[in-house]
Amino acid sequence: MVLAGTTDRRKAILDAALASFLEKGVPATTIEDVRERSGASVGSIYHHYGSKEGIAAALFVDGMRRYQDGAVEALRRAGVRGFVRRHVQWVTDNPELATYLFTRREPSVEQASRAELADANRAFFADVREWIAAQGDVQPLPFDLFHAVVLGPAQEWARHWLAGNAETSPQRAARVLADAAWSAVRKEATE
Amino acid sequence: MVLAGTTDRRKAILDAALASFLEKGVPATTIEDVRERSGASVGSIYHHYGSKEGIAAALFVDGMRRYQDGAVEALRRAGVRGFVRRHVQWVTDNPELATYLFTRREPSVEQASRAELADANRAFFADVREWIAAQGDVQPLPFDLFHAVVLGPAQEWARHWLAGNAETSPQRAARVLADAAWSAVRKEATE
Amino acid sequence: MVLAGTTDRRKAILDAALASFLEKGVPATTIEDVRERSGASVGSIYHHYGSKEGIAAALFVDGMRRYQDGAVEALRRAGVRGFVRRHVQWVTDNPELATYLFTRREPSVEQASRAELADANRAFFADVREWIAAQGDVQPLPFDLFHAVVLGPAQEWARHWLAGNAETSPQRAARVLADAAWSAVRKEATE
Amino acid sequence: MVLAGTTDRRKAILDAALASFLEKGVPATTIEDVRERSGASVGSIYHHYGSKEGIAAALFVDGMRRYQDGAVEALRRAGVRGFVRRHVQWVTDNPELATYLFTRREPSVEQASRAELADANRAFFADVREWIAAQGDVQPLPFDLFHAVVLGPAQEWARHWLAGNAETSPQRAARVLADAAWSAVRKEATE
DNA sequence: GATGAATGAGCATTCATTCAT
DNA sequence: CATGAATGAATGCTCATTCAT
Repeated sequence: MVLAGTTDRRKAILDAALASFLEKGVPATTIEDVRERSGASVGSIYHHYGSKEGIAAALFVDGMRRYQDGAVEALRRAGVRGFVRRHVQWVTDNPELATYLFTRREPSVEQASRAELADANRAFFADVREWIAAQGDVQPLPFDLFHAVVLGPAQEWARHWLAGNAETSPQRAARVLADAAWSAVRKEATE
Repeated sequence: MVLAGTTDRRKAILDAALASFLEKGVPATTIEDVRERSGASVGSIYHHYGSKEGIAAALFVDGMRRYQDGAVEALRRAGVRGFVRRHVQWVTDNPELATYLFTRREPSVEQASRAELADANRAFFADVREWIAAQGDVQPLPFDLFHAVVLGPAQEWARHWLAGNAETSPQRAARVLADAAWSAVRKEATE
Repeated sequence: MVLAGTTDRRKAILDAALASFLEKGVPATTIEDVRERSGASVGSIYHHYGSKEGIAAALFVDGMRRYQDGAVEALRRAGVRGFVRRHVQWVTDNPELATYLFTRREPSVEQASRAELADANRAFFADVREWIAAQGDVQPLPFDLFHAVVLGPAQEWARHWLAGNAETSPQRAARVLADAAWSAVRKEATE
Repeated sequence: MVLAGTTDRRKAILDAALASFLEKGVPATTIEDVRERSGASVGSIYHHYGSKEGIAAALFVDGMRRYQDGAVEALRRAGVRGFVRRHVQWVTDNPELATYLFTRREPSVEQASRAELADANRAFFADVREWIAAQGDVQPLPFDLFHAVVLGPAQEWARHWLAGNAETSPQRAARVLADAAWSAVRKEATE
């Protein structure tokens, strides 16, 4: 299985990079750090990813795809509350990737990934907007506000949790955060 | 006023550093960048702040103090809704500092500021907890959840707004976000 | 003709290398440059020429042989003037190779080619010296001076022409340069 | 004498660079080579010259200025023959600089120096053209041919001499080369 | 307090070359 | 003969920091 060999090498590089990015940040991570952790040679790292930015971007793109995969589905299947619960679930299931994506996001990395994520993001936003419009019991909020009131609480709590500062269990948090989101967007909930 | 001269120089350095930190990030900002923008010499910068980290920390400490100043007061005076409105207000009034404090927070900078902010943070948290306990109509949520449901939406929206991606005016946003926060923590709103 | 395939491949590599050597210089040319231009794989290039130096030397040796081929003949047939005219002709007929041989000569390349060119050079020098000695109307100058006064003007002009800085046509230049060479070496021409 | 200190440091760097450029060529010379020979730190080298190219260009500009200084004067004072004799003299007096300027000229270095030498070159060319036009006994050759027949022999011989391949003494060479130049440009010498 | 030349460790990246297929 | 992934030594350059003036 030749592909597997390649994939393993590439994966090892991404794993090593993620660990180091979280430990010291992207700019402070050196190629030498990645080499040491991954076991790949410097040349091989460059062969596969072209640059340090290239690794950071590949990680970001891959992570965002994995996050978005299933998010819209959760929204369709279980509404706003399901969307929030799935967010909490994903974050607690993938703490490292979530930290990289949501709490250490570097403008330069985002910039480098923009082109490659453009299509996926467009589709994601469109799906969410479409879902909102199709509901009868959800306020027709603009996307920025919808996103803020629905995922803001979960994001903020996730930051605490990922930093080790949460007092609450993910289970209870998911319930409270889902409630908060739902009460913020359901039609009757606003005075 | 001799002090004023000094203060101006110090302020010029902080301003220059903030601009560059936002433009390229703290690690990518060089002392040379700060020197160029501030007009101060390299030696002078070191005389006043000791290191690049020192500048970043001074900026963070100063910013957090200015943010916390008035926050508890708003909570006491106008409750959860006032707290949220004040947050939106402060962010839109101080977009650069807010970006630095809330959307580009670097672990290393936070770390370097921790000691100096410890007292202020302790006091801030205690004030908030105490306020919650004193209310009759507010759910006794743990601090992490209270913070998440109250400020999460505002924080998330602020990120959009600071990045230039908000569709909504701060005025309307403040109203909706305050509503969301309030409906999430008031006693009757949760099942 | 199986050989032809091989020859074409080898020629493609030399052509690609020459183009790049002229564009960026030998040291700045990478094997990757040659690979891209020639269409040959890295491995194939190494198979045929062993190293970058190997390509540069092969090109130099081949070029010098092609230059010397016919030079002595021109001298014998048409004397000093014919020798100079033939030089100008060859340079304007083979501008790229001439640039590589005469205006971008790298000591390291010359060094690497020395052994292989030793015989040819020895023969060339001997032929010229012998020709001089056999003439009655040519000053018996030492080789260095003979070479300098005969080919110096043509070489210098060729440099201008190859660099695109000549104002004069090759035809007129050939005439004037041949005159200059002849008046410098003929017996009566010196006071 | 503060200036002297700076000048010495700068001069040491140029001297070290020239030695290494001649020994291994500009591209093969490393900053480490220059550091080792000059005694300056890497940072200091960059402080003064900005880049390796910067050193090479400074050397080229400085050298050309020193060469051109006095050349036109020699032409005016002692005509074509004096011009040639002065060339030979300068080359044998400054063998290293002459090698760098005349036999190892790198296109990239020339390019980098072009702007700074533009004025000096313009003036030099204009002076020579003007001198030619003012003479009664000199053929009105275009600049490229004049340059080629006058300096070509001397240049070519200088290459031999600088490479250690000359059989002739500079004194005798100067005489023969000056004769060659003069017989090539004086009015009666051409048919 | 202010200045800016000097330092040198450290880093991203390149590239000639090898070799298993 | 051809291929191209892998290697890792080598290099140009940056930049935080120091310190003599």
